Amino acid sequence: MIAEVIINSNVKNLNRTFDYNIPFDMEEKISIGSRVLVKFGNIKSLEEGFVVNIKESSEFQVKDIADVEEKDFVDEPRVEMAKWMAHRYFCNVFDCIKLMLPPGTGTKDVQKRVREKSLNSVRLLKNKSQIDDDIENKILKSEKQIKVLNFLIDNDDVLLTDLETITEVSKAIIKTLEKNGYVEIYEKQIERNPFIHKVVERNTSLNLTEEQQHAYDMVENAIDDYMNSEFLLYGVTGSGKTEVYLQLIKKVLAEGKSSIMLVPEISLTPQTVDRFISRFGQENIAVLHSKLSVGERYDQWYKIKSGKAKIVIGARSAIFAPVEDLGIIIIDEEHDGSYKSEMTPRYNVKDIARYLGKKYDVPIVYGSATPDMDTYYRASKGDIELLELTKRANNSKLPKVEIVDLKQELTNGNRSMISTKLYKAIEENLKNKKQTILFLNRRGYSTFVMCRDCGFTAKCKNCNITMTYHIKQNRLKCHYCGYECNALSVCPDCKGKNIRYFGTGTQKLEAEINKLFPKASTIRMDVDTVNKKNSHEEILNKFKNENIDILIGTQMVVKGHHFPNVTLVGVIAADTNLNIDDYRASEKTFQILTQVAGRAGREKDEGNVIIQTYNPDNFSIEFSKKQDYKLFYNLEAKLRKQLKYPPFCDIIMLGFSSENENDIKKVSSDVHKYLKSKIENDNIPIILYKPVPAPIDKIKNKFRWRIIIKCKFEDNIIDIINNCINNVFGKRNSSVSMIVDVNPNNML
DNA sequence: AGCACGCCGACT
DNA sequence: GTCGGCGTGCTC
Repeated sequence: MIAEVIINSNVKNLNRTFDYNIPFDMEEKISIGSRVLVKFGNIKSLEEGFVVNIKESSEFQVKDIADVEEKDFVDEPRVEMAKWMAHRYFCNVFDCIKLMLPPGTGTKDVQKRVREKSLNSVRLLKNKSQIDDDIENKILKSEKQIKVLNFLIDNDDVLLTDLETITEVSKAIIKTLEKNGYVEIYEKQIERNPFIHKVVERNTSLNLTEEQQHAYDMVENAIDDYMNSEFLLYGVTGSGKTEVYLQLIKKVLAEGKSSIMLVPEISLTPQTVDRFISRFGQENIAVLHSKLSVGERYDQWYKIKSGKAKIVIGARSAIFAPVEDLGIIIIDEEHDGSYKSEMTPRYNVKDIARYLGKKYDVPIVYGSATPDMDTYYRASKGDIELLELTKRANNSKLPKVEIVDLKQELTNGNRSMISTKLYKAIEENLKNKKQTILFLNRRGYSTFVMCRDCGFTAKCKNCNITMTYHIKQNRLKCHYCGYECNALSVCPDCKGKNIRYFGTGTQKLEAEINKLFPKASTIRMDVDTVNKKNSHEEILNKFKNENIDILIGTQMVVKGHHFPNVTLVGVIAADTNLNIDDYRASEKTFQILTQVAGRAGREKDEGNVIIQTYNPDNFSIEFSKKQDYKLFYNLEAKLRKQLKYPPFCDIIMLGFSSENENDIKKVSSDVHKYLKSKIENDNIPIILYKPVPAPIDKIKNKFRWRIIIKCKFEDNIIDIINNCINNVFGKRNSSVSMIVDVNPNNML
C-alpha cells in the first residue's frame, strides 16, 4: 500500500503530498492521520510527515516509511479540515495540522527542548568550572550545539538523525549530570496540574429568569434535534449569560457529549474556570490557553483525548481540541479580537466553529453585550437566531454614564488629565470607601518625545514609530520591536536641551493620581506589570481582596471581571482608539466604553461612569453614554455599507515585507499585475487597490507594503490568490514575504 | 536541508 | 580546457 504524506515544512513548494510505501509490518498502524517519519530528499535526519491518503499504487519510485507513531492523533475529518483551512488561509496543510496535535510533541519541538536542556546543562557544568569559555562559546554560537555536547558526554558517534537518538543524547546528558549531583537543579519539577491548589465548593444550577429560560429552551431544542443552528445571546453586561452556558453544558454532558467553550485569552482567569469547576467538578474539565507550560498543555490535551474531560474551556486554539462526540460550541464575548489569529494560519475561530457545527450538526452560541458588527448583521438577516437578555440578573441597574468634554476643560484652565468632575467623583468615592477603576488604553509614561527647538521626535531605529517614555527605567521603548534606549536630555539633532515629553500613558496617570490623592492606595495593570505568569491574576485579587482604592489599567481591566465594590469607572481618554486608521475604530471604541462601563455598580450600589473625551459629539461615544447597542449598530451599519466595509464586503489585505524596498516594489507590483489580469478576465465585482506602503512602513528594519482588495471572500478570489502565490512565490525564494489577512484586526 | 546541475569567469 | 563559485531546481 502507498501513503500520501505531507512533510512538515513551511516552504510553499513543499505544500503537496509525496508518495511513500507502507512496509508490511506497519500496515496495521498506519491510517489517514498517522504521524510518520520519512527519508526526504538529501536531508540527513528523518522528516516529520503526515498521512493524508492511502492508495494502491504510485507513479513514482517510492521510498519506505521509516517509522510511525503508535497512536493516531488526528482523524480523517480533521485532516479534511486542515486541507480546507490551508486553502482558505493560504498556508501549508501541515501548519493547520499542527494546531490539532498534542502540544510539544513535534520533532522540532522535541529538538528545541533537547537543545535548551543541553545548553542548560552546559551552563551548569560551567558553573562548576568543568568546561572553559571557549567550549561554551562554540556551543552558544553553533547551530549544531548537540554535536559539541557529544564531546562533553564522551560519545563521538551520536548523530542527530532521529527522535530516538535525540532522546539518547538527552538521557546521556542527564546521566552525566546525575553523576555530578546536579539533577535537582536541572530537572526542576514543573507544576503540571493547573488546578492543583484548588478546593472549590460544588454549587448547583441557579434559577433562570424568564429571558434566560427562553434562551436556554431555544438552544436546547437545537441540541435535541441535532441542528446546526447559530444563536446570538445578546445580553447587557451582568445579565447572566454564563449561567445559561453552564446549564447548556450540563444538558450536553448529561447526554454524554462534549462541549467546547471559548473565552478571550485575557478573561480565562482562575475565577472563570472556578465557576465551571464548582458546577461540574475538575475531573470533567480541561483548560487550554497560552499561559500554560507545554507540559501542562500536553496533560490537558490527553485529558480530552482520553475522553476523561468532556468540557473544554479555552482560548482560540481550543477549538482544535481532540473532542469526541461534540455537542455544543459556545463563544463567549464573541466580539473579542483574540478570536482572530494574527499568526499563520490566520484563521478566524468563528469560521472553524461554523465548519465543525455544520459537520457534526451541533449548535453554536455566541455571547456578547456588544456583538461584532458581522454577528449582529447575520442575526438581523436571520442566519443567526437572536436571543436577548435585557435585564441584569440581580436586578442591579445599569450604571449612570456622563461625558466630560476635555476641550471645555482646557478653556476652563484645567490642564491636568483629570477633569474637575472626575476629580470630585474620585474624592467622593474615596470618602465612601468604594473602589474606582481608571481606564487609559495606553501604557508607558509619555507617548512621544519631541525637541521644542527643532521639532525632532525620538523614533525607533528599527521601526518607523515614535518611542514611548517609561519613567521607571528612565528609558525610551519601542512598543513594536522592543528596542530600548536611554531617555534623552539633549536633542541629538540640534543639541538643544528643550526636550519635552508629550502624551500620557498609564505610568504618568498613576503618578498624577498619587499626587492628587496621596492617601489613596493604587495599583496599576498593563503589560508592563503583568508579564509574569500569574501576575494578572495577582493584581486583580489584590485589588479585590485588599480593597485597593484605585485600579489603573489598559484594556486588560475591561474584560469580564466582577468587582462588587467598584462604583466608579473613569475613562481618561476615550479618543485613543478613535483616530487610528482602521474601519473598526468606532466599533472598538463603542465596545470598550460599554464593557468598561459595565464594570461599575454590579451589585446593589449604583455605578457611575465618567468618560473624558475631546470628541463628545462622536456617535460611538454618544451611544455608549446611552448604552444603546442597536442605535450604534444601525448608524455604523449605514456607514459601513456606503464605504463597502465588513459585514457588507470583506477586506483582503496582502502584506509584503522585506529589508529591501526595491524588491518589495517589484514583487508587490507583480502580484498586483497578476491579480488585475485575472480579475478582468473573470469579470468579478472586486475593488483592487494599487500597492502602497503600510501606515507603519517599517518594523524591525523591514519595509512594509500592502495591497488591499475589497470583495466578498469567496471561492473565486480564494482560488485567484492561491494561484497568484504559486505563480509569484512558488519557485524561487524571494527576499520578500507575503501574508494574506482577511478582515485583519489591525490595519497598521 | 542538502545535493546536482549548469552557467560563466578565471586560471594553468 | 577545466576548475570552482554560485544561483536554481528538486526532493515521492
